[in-house]
Amino acid sequence: MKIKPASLPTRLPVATTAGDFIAEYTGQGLSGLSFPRRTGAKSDLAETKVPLPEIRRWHVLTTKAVKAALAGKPLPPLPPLDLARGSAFQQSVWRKLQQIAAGRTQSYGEVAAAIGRPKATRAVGTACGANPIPLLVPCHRVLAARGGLGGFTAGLDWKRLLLEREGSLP
DNA sequence: GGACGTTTCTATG
DNA sequence: CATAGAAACGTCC
Repeated sequence: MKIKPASLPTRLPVATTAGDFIAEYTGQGLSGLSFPRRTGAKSDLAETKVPLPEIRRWHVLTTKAVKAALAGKPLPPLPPLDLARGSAFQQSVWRKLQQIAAGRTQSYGEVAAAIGRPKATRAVGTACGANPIPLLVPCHRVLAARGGLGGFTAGLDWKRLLLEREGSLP
């Protein structure tokens, strides 16, 4: 009987000084990344299956990228991202977010204009919230127009911390 | 229909 | 200038 591990995503911990992130992989690439429950928390991943070689290769890249992001540095090359579960609108937003360099920020309205939907600012906020790969798809670099932070699904403390490390916090 | 990780425009003082 | 109300967008409950 052949092993068929590809149907469900593979989950692997990413150990950092800030705690353990959880990376999630499909056959197409990195499909999700979740923050530690609290700053410094370790993962509760009991099952440590041996992942496919390809995924292990991706995970090395993910780990490096997460550490760079936490340090506020530009991201190294990423593994392929599997964003297929997002709508066309969401994917266009997420793609745009990746073009915001470390140390730069944009408002929800600017992102909306950049994807050709100037009036969809609020929908951009919703799309950011639905981002499956925060941190590496830098939704934390999207702020409210008038100096406000906006929101952050994983907690505003994270958003503040990341922006501070990138030198973007006024 | 209502609510959201918003923005922008229109009144009114 | 400050404040208030309303409209607009995409997604989920």
